[in-house]
Amino acid sequence: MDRGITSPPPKAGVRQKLLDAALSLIREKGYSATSVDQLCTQAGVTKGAFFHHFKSKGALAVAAANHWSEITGAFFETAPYHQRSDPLDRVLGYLDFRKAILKGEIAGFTCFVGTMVQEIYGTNPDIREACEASISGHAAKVEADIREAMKRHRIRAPWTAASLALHTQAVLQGAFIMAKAKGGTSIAAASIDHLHRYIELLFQPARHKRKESS
Amino acid sequence: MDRGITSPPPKAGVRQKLLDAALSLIREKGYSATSVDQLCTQAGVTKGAFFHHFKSKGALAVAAANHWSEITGAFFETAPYHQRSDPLDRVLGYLDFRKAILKGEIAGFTCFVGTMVQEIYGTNPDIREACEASISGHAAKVEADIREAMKRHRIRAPWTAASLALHTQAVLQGAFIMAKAKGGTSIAAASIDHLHRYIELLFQPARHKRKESS
DNA sequence: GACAACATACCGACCGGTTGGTAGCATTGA
DNA sequence: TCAATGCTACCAACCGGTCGGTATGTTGTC
Repeated sequence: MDRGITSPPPKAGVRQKLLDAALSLIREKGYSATSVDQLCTQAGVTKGAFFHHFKSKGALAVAAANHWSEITGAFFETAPYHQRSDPLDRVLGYLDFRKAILKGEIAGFTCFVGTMVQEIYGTNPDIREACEASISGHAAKVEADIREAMKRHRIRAPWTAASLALHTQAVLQGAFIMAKAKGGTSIAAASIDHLHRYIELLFQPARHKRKESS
Repeated sequence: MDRGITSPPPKAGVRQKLLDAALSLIREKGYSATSVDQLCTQAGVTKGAFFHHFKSKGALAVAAANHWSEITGAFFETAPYHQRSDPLDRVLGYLDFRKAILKGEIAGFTCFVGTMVQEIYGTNPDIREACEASISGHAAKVEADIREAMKRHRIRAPWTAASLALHTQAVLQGAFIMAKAKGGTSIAAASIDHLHRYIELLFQPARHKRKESS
């Protein structure tokens, strides 16, 4: 029994494969339109295995939302903008990074939990909560840099670091919808540019105090 | 035959009732999760009548997207902000109005086409196109005021009126997602505030030239 | 031989869509 | 004038197929 902890990955991970299948399929077609059979086929797993690991389709969705938090957390942690010393540069670098990511298939850069929460917010509280936690968790990391930037640049403002961080997420989610509607990324990129410009404007007076370059 | 044209609406409109049912149900539960039977029940119509008026569920969705354009067009046209003489005031008034609308049930203020396009962008090109047309059509009205405001206030900028108009729609769509995820409207309202502040900042230098009041 | 980790076969409910049919009205020709 | 005809609008019953989920069997490991 104790050894189970030290030797848990006996195979390539059926659970993991279902989680990955959920991410890709639900990002492509949405939650309701994705069937359990499709998830099993994509994962190369039988239905019996599915319900052995997850007690329902909704339980997989909750697990997938948490899985998404871990994946994106690790992904953004390795991004280059984290190494900048000025926290404002990190925030702006974060936006540049998010803009640079808008490449290839739409389902390749859109937000899994943002897509899912639209469909299930009124019918599946557990999934909604997991999506909310994922978005808020990611926003909290942006918020930390914003808060530090406000302190560093001595910004006193009618807005809070928390609300600005959540605003960045709202803009990104909205940009994804525009990309889906337009069938292209150019409008989404332009929207991120606007957000970038907004944050520059918010911090502009303080910036001019510190550096004389425009 | 000619009389047929002058007397086509003989009843209370089965088609209209199905359109309305589509708007409310799909905004609540999404496109895939809404069944044809549910649409018929809500509209008080039989399934045979459904497929008499619409050749498929998708065809209803396309018609509903166009219906949505008409409804929202008429709704915003009667809004008070249109009477302001300064086009910039109209743009900012538009945002105030959109913020003021965030009341009651979530499905009561969210965007029908924005919700739907997320689910079907990859699987149903016709619906996607109708959604895109609806969003772009609405954005075009905002764009007209922005363009006029740029001219009036002699703004020369690296951004275009079109991109800013689409950005407003992106922020609104994102705000709706945040409302759905959080289960409340406060973050959505804060996001609209940020957008409001952004546009004020963009037009600030010109404003100060024209009026001395802050 | 106990137990986890699957696989297979299957369930009733529900899916989007089709069917044959009819009620009611407009058009037509004798 | 009015039966014959044709057409739209609509209905209830039903279609094959798919849905999420379950019951039971098999297999490998301790």
